[in-house]
Amino acid sequence: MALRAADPESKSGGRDRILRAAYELFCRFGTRGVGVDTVVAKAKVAKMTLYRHFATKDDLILATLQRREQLWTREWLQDEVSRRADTPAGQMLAVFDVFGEWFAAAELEGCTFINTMIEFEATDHPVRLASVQHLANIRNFLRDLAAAAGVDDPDGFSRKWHILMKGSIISAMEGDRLAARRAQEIGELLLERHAVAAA
Amino acid sequence: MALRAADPESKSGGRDRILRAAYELFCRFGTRGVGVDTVVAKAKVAKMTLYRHFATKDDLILATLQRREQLWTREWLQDEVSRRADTPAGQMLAVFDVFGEWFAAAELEGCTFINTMIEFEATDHPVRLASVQHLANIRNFLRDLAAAAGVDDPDGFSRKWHILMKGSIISAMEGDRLAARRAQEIGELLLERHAVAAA
DNA sequence: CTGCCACGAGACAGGTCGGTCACCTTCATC
DNA sequence: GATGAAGGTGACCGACCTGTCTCGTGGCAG
Repeated sequence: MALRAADPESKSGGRDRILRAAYELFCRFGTRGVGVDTVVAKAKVAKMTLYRHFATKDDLILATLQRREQLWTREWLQDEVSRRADTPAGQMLAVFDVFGEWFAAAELEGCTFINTMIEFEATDHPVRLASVQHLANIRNFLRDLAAAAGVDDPDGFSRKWHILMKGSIISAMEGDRLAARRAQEIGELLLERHAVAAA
Repeated sequence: MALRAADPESKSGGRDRILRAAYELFCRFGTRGVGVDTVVAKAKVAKMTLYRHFATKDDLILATLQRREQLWTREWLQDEVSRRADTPAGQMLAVFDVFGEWFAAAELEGCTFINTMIEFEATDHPVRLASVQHLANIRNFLRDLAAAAGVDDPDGFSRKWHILMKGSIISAMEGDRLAARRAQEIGELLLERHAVAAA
């Protein structure tokens, strides 16, 4: 059997190029706004190569959502937050420092998980279910931070924090460049009220 | 000239039936998810009748957004809020009582203005600009309430309140039935901190 | 050299999209 | 009854969609 096929982590493999192209396009223009032809054109790949690696477009979308969690949730948000603060409460507040720099970017693509959830209105659609799960994974990260910060109800607290994050993202998409700072001020109030020791 | 054409407010006129059908379909399934054929089928109207009243589908979308502001923002949200509380601060908090009943509904269509803004990624698209404006109109309502409640910075306060509203709507779409109550608790904190007298 | 297979290029199928057109019925007015 | 406009009917257009299929080619294994 061919060596390249036996190596699923092949860097310049067709699957990876397709996934990278789809990720950029879907995050920026939405999944409904981008056709598979556009994806294969950007990936410089034959259409059949795409369908050899992904059964349907929905499968490709699910893969891009996983890539988004890897690149955005973990390697960007969580890593940046960990780098910027030591205490759990300080890391929760740092979320909005990171958001502040994100919102300052010229074109804000928004939260891919929210965007995709809204694009698929059927509540039992696999893509929508996956988007909801990826959002829940972000919330779990917040819940662990809240627990470490010593709040009474980490789950409830993380859900409130997530409301601030999602609301500020929508506001930033509307054009409010200060949305992150506003959400952070609310977060400070929340911590002040519920945490033993704020940052 | 014909009488019916001279009466733009004709109740059972074709334009109104089309607009009602488009409103229900677009709010529930999004604008990209519904074709004009589906609209004319639901309105029981000929396709040419639609294009005699609306130049393009985008024009129809703009009209449905205005209808949404009339029915949702004004006749539902603002009227319900006014009915439930007397003080400005109490009315701001009542927003989340109304949301709580809304979120309990079986199928939550979400905020049409947010959904439509996300559907049109081009920041200068007329439909996106209209969605952003309709969101700003909601915020202006909040700003007036905040000013009446005697907060220092009504504009900034209303933007924070709007973050809570939008974040709670997204959370409710994910399935959190208690999202309204969570946002309300945060709102109580905000009022406690910034308003002279809470409800 | 020969066979194999991943891949590229591109046509193709079947459907839906937004939007247009020609033709016909209905109905109020003169 | 004649006239004229509004609206219904259904065909139609070009563009785009997802997904399939064929054919050609290049590189690697035996």
